[in-house]
Amino acid sequence: MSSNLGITSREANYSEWYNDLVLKADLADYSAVRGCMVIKPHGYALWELMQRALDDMFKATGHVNAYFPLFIPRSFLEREAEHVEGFAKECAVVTHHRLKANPNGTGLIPDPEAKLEEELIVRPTSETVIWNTYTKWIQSYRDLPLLINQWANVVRWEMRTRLFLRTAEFLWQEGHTAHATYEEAEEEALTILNECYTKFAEEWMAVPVLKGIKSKNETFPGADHTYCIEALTQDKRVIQAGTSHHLGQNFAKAFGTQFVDKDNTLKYVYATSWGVSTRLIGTLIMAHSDDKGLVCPPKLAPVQVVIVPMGRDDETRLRTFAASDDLAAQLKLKGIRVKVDKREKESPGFKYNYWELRGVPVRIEVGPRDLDSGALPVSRRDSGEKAPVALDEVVERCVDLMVEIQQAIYDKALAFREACTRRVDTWEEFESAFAGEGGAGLIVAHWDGTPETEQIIADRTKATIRCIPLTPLDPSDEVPGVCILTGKPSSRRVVFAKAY
RNA sequence: CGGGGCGUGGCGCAGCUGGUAGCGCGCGUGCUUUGGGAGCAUGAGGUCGCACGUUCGAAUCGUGUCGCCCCGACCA
Repeated sequence: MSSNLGITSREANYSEWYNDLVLKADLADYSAVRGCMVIKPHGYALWELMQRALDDMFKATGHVNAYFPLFIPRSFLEREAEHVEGFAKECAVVTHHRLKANPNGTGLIPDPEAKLEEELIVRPTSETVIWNTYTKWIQSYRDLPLLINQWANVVRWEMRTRLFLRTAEFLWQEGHTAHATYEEAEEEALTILNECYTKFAEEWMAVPVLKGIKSKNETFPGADHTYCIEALTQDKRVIQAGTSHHLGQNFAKAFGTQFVDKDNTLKYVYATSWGVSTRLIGTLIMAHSDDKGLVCPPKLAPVQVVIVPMGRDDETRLRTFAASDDLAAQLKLKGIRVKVDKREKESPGFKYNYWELRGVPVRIEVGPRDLDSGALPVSRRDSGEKAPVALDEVVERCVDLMVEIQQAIYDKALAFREACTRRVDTWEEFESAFAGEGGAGLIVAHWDGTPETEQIIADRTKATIRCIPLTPLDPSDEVPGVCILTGKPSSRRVVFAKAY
């Protein structure tokens, strides 16, 4: 067969493997606009399943959805100093509201008469429009807490983009909450981190994540502090998979959001914001997939079981198709997303590869021989294992496999992360760990706590502090020591890695 | 923005010592096939990113320009 089948192996070129996979598994495609992608139906189905699970978690923790506008007046972004600093250099700006025919006869130009008084910024994140609105909504402690989420697209004009991991436009959810006290806001930020993001990553995506707090250098512009979940990729780098920010009173003060408390005094509210994006899809790919294509956790697989009926003549096909449809109907009753691939032109071998590339967790073959023998070959995408299962046990087996595979890929990812985690105590060892091109896994080391030291380390090794874990990876990590670079006192170890 | 690469049927590529395009995959049709990316036959489909220039003649040479991808700096 010709060589354009299949995808580049991870070993040959990890980056190419990733791009090949995204394109050939039909998850996304490049678009006419630099840095923007088209999310194809299979990729979007995955996103919809992610959205549904996350949305349920947000609702279960007391949040409601709303929608705020795409455009932000320039002056809004100017309100919060750090926020401007953080986002100004990557904003798309709308300057006109009308086009007209170019006087020279070629195409269209912005109509000079239709220039906006104040430019509109395509939201890179919505804190500012939302806080402008919240100021109107919040008068009394009785209006608090305000717990709102929105599903939206945002635009950040990144210099360099990658499918799903960093696109100029991306889809996400952003929660924005307002509280009467610091403690309540803190509890909210942690609830999202623990009850929503960590649970989603680990229980749905089957990706073990590090929960932690960001160093000052990595804190969200405008936040008091930032919590995060960080995931390891197969090339031993780390991806920030989600963030939950305690914004303190920064935005309330910038937008004048005050309320009258029970004691009849005027106070500024405390705020949080939190988000996860389509980057989660990239995270999921990098965590589990292999050289045959996508490996999707059953809970998020758009198709969980694919049935491939065989048959070289109409009579046989009638039989295998009927058996397949019957089996599919039974699986659907169990809530399993199932697809019967009845395409007649494609060979069974082609179909196996096709669905493996797209990450379907379980495949069942239905051929005349199997029907005669009363057992169907059932294959697992994650391990490649294939074993015959008695006809009347297939449905039950599939139900079990959904759970088994979900757990197996989580366990595998966790074992990999543990194998890639080590503690380093000397600068020489630290520097050599990060030497070279690739990732180096998680290096757990002491740091003197200053942004200056973190910056020097980053400049020398390209490694940054991914987080200060909320719970130590090992109890010994909380034993004081000395900074890997400066030798100054350190209260605890933090996690260094090269990041995506 | 710096470095590298690439723009030729839908996709991947060849042609580039100038003579107005060719291969594989895919696609249509027919027959034979279907248990790890089926075979044969037949057919459709491009004027070679764009502009200017050199020339009798440009995919091919020259100048310019636009775009995309990869690697860095920056970022979720």
